[in-house]
Amino acid sequence: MAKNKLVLIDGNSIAYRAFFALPLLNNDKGVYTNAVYGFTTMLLKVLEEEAPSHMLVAFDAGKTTFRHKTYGEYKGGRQKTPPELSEQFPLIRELLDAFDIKRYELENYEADDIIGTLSKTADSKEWEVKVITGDKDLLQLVDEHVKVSLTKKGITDVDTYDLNLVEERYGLKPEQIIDMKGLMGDSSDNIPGVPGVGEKTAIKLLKEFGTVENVLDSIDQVSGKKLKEKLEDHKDQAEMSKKLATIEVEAPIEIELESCTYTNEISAKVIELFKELGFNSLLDRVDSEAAEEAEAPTEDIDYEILNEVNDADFGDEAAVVVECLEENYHNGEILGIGIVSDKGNFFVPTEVALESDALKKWLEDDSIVKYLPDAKQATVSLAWKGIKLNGVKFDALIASYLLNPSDSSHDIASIATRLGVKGVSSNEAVYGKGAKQKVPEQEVLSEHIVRKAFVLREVVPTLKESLKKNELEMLFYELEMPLSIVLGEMEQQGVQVDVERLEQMGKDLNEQLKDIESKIFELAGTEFNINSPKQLGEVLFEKLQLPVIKKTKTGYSTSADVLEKLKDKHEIIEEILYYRQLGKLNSTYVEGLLKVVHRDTEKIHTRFNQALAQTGRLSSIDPNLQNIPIRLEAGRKIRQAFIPSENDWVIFAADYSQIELRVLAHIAQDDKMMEAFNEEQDVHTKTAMDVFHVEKDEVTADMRRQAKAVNFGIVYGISDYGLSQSLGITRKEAGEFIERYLESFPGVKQYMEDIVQQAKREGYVTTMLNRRRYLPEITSRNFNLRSFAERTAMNTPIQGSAADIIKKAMVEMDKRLKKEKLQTRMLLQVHDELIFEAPKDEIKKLEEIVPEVMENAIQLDVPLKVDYSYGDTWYDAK
DNA sequence: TTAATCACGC
DNA sequence: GACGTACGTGATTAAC
Repeated sequence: MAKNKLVLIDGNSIAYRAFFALPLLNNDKGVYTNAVYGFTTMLLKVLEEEAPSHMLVAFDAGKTTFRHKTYGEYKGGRQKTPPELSEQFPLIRELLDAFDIKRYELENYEADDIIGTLSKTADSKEWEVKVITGDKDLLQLVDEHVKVSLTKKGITDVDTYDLNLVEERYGLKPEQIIDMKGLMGDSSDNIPGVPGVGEKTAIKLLKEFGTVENVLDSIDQVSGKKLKEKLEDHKDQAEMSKKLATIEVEAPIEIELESCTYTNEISAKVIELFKELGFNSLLDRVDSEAAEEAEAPTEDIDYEILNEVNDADFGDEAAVVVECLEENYHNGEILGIGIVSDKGNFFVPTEVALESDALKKWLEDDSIVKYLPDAKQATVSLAWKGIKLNGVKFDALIASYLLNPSDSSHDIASIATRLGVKGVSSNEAVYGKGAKQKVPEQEVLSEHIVRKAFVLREVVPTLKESLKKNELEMLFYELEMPLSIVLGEMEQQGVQVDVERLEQMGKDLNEQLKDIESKIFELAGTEFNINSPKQLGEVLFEKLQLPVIKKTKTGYSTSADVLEKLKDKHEIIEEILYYRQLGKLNSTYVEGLLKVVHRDTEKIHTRFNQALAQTGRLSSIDPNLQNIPIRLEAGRKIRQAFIPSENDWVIFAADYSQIELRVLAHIAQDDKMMEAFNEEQDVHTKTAMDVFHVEKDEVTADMRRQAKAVNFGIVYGISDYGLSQSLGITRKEAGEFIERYLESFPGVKQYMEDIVQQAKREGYVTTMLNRRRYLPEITSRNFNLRSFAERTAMNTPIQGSAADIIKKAMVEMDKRLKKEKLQTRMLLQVHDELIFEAPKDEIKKLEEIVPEVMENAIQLDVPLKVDYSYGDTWYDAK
């Protein structure tokens, strides 16, 4: 018979380790599971590597043990177990029961003692024993048959100590570990030891004398006067400390080793529990069948490939997938359409779909309810083919995003995985990624598309229910869904670009760049690649010996703020800054934009990502039209290339003035700030007056600049460090500045405190329209993570509500333009501004309705103010 | 391919 | 007192 192998796990120690090593995650039911998760990964690893025949997990029982009788202060001063961890212990017990692993705790004894007793018993029977713990004390148990695995960092990274390793690391025998503890103590258990004796001294003494008792008997032989005194003074304490550190190996355990058998069979209970806890990634590790299912759906799906569609009888409620070849649906070809309804599962090849009047009619029929995995993508893809998709009642992408914006992906496969629904592979698995990306053979492709629709139809009810539970229905149905249609129209409309003008700018820039380049080479006395921070750093800080202001991970920092500080040290700096400025304009804006201009129409069609930014803002890609230069004149000129798409039209731009600060005034109900806006004062000047305690005419330009920076900081949730950087002051000064600010606006201060408390209590914050952002890290013990979450808690309701407002305005504006039968088209949104193109004879009307709609999108207790302007190009609309 | 650095907007 | 400090997109370089 094979030799018995016993694995003993220090349950409390590993649970603690796991809890602190992993971020405080919770599953979809809001239950914290990080410790359980970490514990489980450790357990799975141990089971796999050790394949034990016997197993037991020991826990500490209750608060006091026999050690407290010896020493009342034992484990004193220890932080209370965080409730987020305590609540996970029952789950860990449940987990062990599911695995059918014996667990044990004993009144008056610690887990250490249970493990010690059992390991000695097993040792005497010549079983092989492995102890898993994070507690070094247990090293005292090591001997010929007993090995101890100590967690290093994380939970699954361990060092396994045998006799040799203990000797190597400490130069001691395992049984001397307790002597070491006796001398040096253990602050985590509040064991005193001998003051002034640390690990080094303790080991030195033990190498010479062997045990605590021998050391104390031979104090006169110890070298060092101070050390002698200390040993003499703390004799009793040293002996007691040793006693405390000694693990009891004869605890009155009522459990037979033989009953701790482990069969290494994963039961259905385990799989059930994993599902319940949301451990989807662990599921396929324990369940090979599940793994296969997850990788490649094994359950067959029946579907019909339609080679013609004469009467589109797909029912009046269907999941529809319009698969697109390219990620950029503006120029991507449609790969096929999947339709799943109570009439069955269908795949319509593109060429059939585009030929079929019946299908077109069905897709355009507003009375047929359609669920989409990404409505904007499908709508725009079809629109390019002359089909106007109607009847979209549910967009899974947006639903998933609203339910938890921080989920990394909201495509249908990811949503399905999160909800534990099987039957669809990821796009990456089907299409590959990067250079290897390709369209698979027809059969694989059609099945994948149909599966997407099938799974979509399955998850819609769950998503709907979750939206309802989280009070997101209004936001979803009334705002985001209608907005997606508006955004799609804006994208497809596109913005006209004056290509010639852009090309001319490019030529000019290239010439200038050449000039500056040669100037820089001359000043540097060498030729190099100015665009390479590495080479530039070498030239500036080695060749030219300029002082190093800041370093990065890889070398010298050459960022603008560093160069700014070196400006008067060398002529070359100014040239480099100018080179950077022009280089950026040329590569990102001139060349970058020219690359994405639609060849036939000379228009640019961006895509707005509606399901990405954590605050609820939109983002814009391919190209990003939300970061076209404006601050510096040279860059601002890029806007001259953005023109109306019709003759005698203008670009009309309208932006909210100080929308975030107005939102803050409203949310915080801060009297002073509301007053500033109600009286239409300049808010930065007003801030300066309050913070510096001066009258209006005493506010200097610099005071206003500083006040503006603080307001900016409040709006973007930056730290005192961030503010110190932007104002060029110390962190301390910045901190005091913020403090003064908050004292000037007590309502704001109160809000900041309240919202952090609320976030801690609820686990999330919300915007005015109930958009949610979860902040699990707000209870982190890591200062950075926690601080960041706190600033996010303060900032997200402000920025997110501002995003709500402009989104609402966009939906209203679209309705209004249609209602008034105007030709004016909304083209872009840049966070707090809307850009239109309009016939000249509609300008008057727009001057009236644009501010009206935008200012009344949502009612606040302060007025919203909109400024507008128009001109022949975007540049001129200033 | 991927990571690091830099820079643009709000 | 540490820690590494608004977000998002995109270009370029350099190491893999």
